[in-house]
Order: sequence, then structure tokens, then C-alpha cells
Amino acid sequence: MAKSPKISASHEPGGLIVHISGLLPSLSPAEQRVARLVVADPAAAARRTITDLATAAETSEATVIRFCRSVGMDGYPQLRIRLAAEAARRVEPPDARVVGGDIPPGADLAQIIATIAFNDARAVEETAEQLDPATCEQVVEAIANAGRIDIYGAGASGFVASDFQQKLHRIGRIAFYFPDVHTALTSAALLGRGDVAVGISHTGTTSDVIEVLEQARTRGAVTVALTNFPRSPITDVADFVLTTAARETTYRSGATASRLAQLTVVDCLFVGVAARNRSRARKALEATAEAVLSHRVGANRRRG
Amino acid sequence: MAKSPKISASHEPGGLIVHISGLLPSLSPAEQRVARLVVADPAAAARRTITDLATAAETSEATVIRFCRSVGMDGYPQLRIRLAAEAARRVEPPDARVVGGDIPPGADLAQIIATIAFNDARAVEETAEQLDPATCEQVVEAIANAGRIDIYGAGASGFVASDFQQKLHRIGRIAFYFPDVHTALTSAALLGRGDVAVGISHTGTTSDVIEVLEQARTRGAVTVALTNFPRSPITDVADFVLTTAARETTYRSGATASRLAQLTVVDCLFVGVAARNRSRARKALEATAEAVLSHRVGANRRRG
DNA sequence: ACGCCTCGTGAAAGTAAGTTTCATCCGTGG
DNA sequence: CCACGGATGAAACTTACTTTCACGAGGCGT
Repeated sequence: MAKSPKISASHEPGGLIVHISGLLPSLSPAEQRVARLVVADPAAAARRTITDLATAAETSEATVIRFCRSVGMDGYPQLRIRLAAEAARRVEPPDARVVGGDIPPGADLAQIIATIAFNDARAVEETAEQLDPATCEQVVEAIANAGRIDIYGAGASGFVASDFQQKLHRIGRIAFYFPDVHTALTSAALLGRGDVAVGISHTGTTSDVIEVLEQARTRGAVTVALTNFPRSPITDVADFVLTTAARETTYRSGATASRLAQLTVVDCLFVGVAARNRSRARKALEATAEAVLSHRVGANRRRG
Repeated sequence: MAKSPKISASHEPGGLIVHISGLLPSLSPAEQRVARLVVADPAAAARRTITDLATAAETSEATVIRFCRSVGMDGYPQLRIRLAAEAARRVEPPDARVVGGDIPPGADLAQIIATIAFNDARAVEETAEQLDPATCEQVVEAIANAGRIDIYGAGASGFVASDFQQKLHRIGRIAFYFPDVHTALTSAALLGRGDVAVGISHTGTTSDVIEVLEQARTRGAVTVALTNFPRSPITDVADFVLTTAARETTYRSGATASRLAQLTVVDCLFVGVAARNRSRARKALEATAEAVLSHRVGANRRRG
């Protein structure tokens, strides 16, 4: 299936910066140096001439142009303008909060909280901005009409997969999640036309998930990938690609931010599916809510 | 050209457009034509090349340059960038996202996405705002020094509990999570002074979790509750109460927003604990990351 | 191991964009 | 009627941007 044209391809509205950091890992080393400069200070980059930027990134002008093309721009001037626009739009003076960065060693808890919350909230917002409604619509459509939905995810993404499974289950859709690769493979082999397989992987490089998704695809199921990196291997085996927009920070913080972003996307899909048949979904939800009622202890206290 | 002193270049505040239309009458006829085009549609002008703009204004490039100088810019590229920035800034803030409300029946997916993301992001931000650093500090302290940490949560909160467990485990803390109430009760009975028990429940009324937390407390463990409702029953059995701030919307959307908020709090605690011993935590994290490396497939693709 | 191929890269050639120079034009006042 | 000065565009010029090409490193099949 070679260089699949992909469905969501060119759509890159909201954050150019986000978009760039998303495909950062798919860029060549020299281009990455350029990308990092750009992401670090878009406004400054917009002011520089191409030669200037190339020098700063310790590379040639040619590479800068290649970088422009890689991120979907026609040329350097276009990039410059978009960059200027982006930079102007972001209103926030993030003062003390360390944007996208690591937590400074001496930080006190208040700082830590502020930093984490800021990055987490950003990941959610930016993910929503760059999410392509058209692609989502198609995925929702597929899920709503699927005979059965398999959801795959390993490690941290496994939680999200499981969450999605549970959500769909609660509105009466037949959905499965398998913590175990072998079981998942078996299940995938049983999928067919009209079924849907969703693979979740932050990096998009988790071989287990890719493998299972591929299996599902060869069986004729519609495959959906949810990843942070639009050019990662998992996108090769997916009919639809949905991306999150957690900026790559360190492994630690990035992990949670990306999880939140994934959950947000999942929630959007879920609500989209539920909205297709409001009354039935609502009824199903109420039924399941009732089911756990006996495990609830008397209401919250009024006043103290 | 030792002519008019012009408006002192470099510093001219926010409104470049305003500035230009202000000195419009002082410009020569040909320059005025240029100015009018620019003022009429700054964004479009920013996209044009100098030759293009000159043609559109029925004049020569030279005049456009003169115009640039007249309004205090160094040259055309500078003008372009400023223009792009200006145009971007005057972008209307979020249109009709239904704040905190339910999704309207006829909503299309784009609206749904915007609404969900907005509420999710808000939940995270507001949770962080109302989180008490002092309480967190004490909880972190307790966890960092605990002999062992038990984490309880049922249903959706179970995912969060599990996530927390995994996080702590990854930095070498001894932590447990039990999907099953009975096992959890057994475990709680084995806790003692110096141990920590964390109970997670969005509503704060989940009897299973409360019960287990109570058990843990009677055994002398430090008990921590994470809930959205500061007056809910679970707070009665907790030494420390941490609250999330997901606005109560409907059951459906509230569920995810509160999950995100919970995850954020958990992440804060986690980072707080990890920060207590950076080098060791970092080493542990790197080791665990390496462990899954063999399950990663080759890097992201270059180019499309 | 060998050679082949692909890919990333920068040097340099080529093209287009932006800037300067300068001659012309036109109205004005001597 | 002629000098004068400002406005203007053509063209020369410079700089910025883009393309082409050849080299070298790393991977892959024979």
C-alpha cells in the first residue's frame, strides 16, 4: 500500500507550531535543527532571513527550504508570514510557568502544579484545534455502523483504549479491548468488512499495536490510528489518522499530556457516535448509571 | 529626499493599520493607492509579493518601497510580516462554543469538538488553580516516605488509580492498585503506620472505595482522597483531601473532564515525588523506557 | 565482503524578489 | 519661456530565495 495518500493529509489549520512539533521526529537531523529554532521562538524566526536562519541552524539554505516543504509550506516567505501570524496570535505571557519545558530542579510544588496544568491544558486545546472534523466524522460514521469495534493500545495508551471500549460499551456498541497482544491478534483475525479497528499509540511506533492493526486491515476492517506523530509507522496501516498535539517535552510530562489529549479525542468520537442516536444512547447510559447506584453512598452533605 | 521628518520610525504602537490610515493623507497619490489596498485587507497584502502589490495599486515597486519607508518600515518584507501579525491578532475569539453546557442536539462534529475540548481544558486549569500546594506537599511527603502505597478506585476512577500506580512503580516506589474490592480490602488490612492509601472517586460516594479507605485508616495508614466534591462522604475517611474541579455537566461529558482533572492531579503528585530524588527517578524512568524499546518499530518516516 | 542504491546534505548555479538609481514628466513660479 | 522640485516608473542592481547537482554515508541485496 506504499505511500498511502491518507485521508486527513493536508488539513493543518490551527497551530502551525503544533503541527511542526508533531512532525519533528519525521524530519531529517538538519531539518530538525531548523524546526527546533522555529518552535522555540516563532516570532524571532519570522524576522530572520533564510540565510540567517540557515546559519543559526548550522545548515544550508537548501535545507531550510526543504524544511518549509516538509511542513507543508510553499516556500520560505510563506513560512515567515505564517510564523509571524502565529506568534502574534498567542496572547499569553507565560511568565514563570515553564512552557513545554522540563521542571526546573529547585521548583516548589506550586510551580510544578502550574507548569503541568498549563501544558496539559494546552495539549487538550491544541489537539482540538488541529483535529480534522471531516476525518472525525468519517470515523464516527464507521464506528456507528460497525458490526464490532476492536480497540488496541499498549502500556499507557492501553488505558485510553480501555476507556474507549468502556464508553462505547455503555452506549450499546459492541466494542472490545485486549490487554494481551496474542488475544488481540486473534480477535483482529476475526474482523471483517464493516468492522472497525482502532489503534492507539502515542509514538506511533509500538510494533504490537501496528501489527494488530495491520492484521485487522487485511481482514477488511476499517482501521483508525490515534497518535501524536502524523508520519509515524502506524499511519501506514490506518485508513484514518487522528493526531493529538502534545508537544514533545520530556518523557515524563509528555506522557500525561498526551494521555489527556488522547482521552479528549476519544471523548469527541464517543459523543459523536452517541449523538447519532441520542435517545437510545441516553437510555443506555442511564441504565448503566443505575446499575452502579447501589454502590453509591448517600448524597453529598449540604453545608457543614 | 531630505524631506519630511516622518513619524519617527521604530516605535509606533499596536495598530499598524490605524497608523497607516492615520497618515494616509500625508502620502503621495501613488502611495495612497498602495495604502488603501493594505488597509482594506492586510492579510491579503501580506501574502502578495511586492511586484504583485505594485501592479494591483497601478504603480511601480519603487513606490511601494517608498510607502514602506513612509510608514516607518525598513522595507517590504518587514511590512509584510507586521501585516501578517496584525491580521492574525484581529481574529475573533472563540465563536459559539457552548461553555460548560450540554451539547445541543443539532450540533455538528466541529462544535462538539470545540465544546468538549473547551470544557476539558477548563477542568484541568481550574483544578490546578484550586489545588492547595500545602496539602499536596504533605501528600507528596507522605508518599515519598511511605513503606508502601495502596491506590483504590472503581470504574472510571480505576483507570486513574491504575495510572498512578504505574507511575509510582516506574520511579521505584512500592505501589499497588486492585481492581477487585475484596483484594483491596485484604490489602488495606495489611497496611500500617507509615503507609499511604489513596482513594479516588469522582463523586466521592463510591462505597467500595470509601470502605477500603476506612479500613486503611483504622490500620494507621495515611489516607488521601481525590474527589470532585469536597463535602462528599469519602472526605470523612481521609486525612488529606484533594479535589478536582470538573464542572458538573451531564454524566457523559463530566466523566471525561473529571478524569482529565484527576490525571492532572495525579501527575502533579507524581512529579512532586519524583522531584524529591531527581537522579534516581530519572534513572528508573530511563530504565523502564529502555525496556519497551524492542517493541518500537523504526523511526518516523521522512517526507511523504 | 562487495557494489549498488537511496537518502541527506551543502555548494553553486539560477531565478525571482526587493532596492536603488536615475531620467522623465509635470506643474509652479520667476 | 525657462529653471526648479517633487512625484513617478524603467531599469540597473543587490539581495533573497530556489533549484540543481554531486558527493558521501549508511543500508540492502547479491
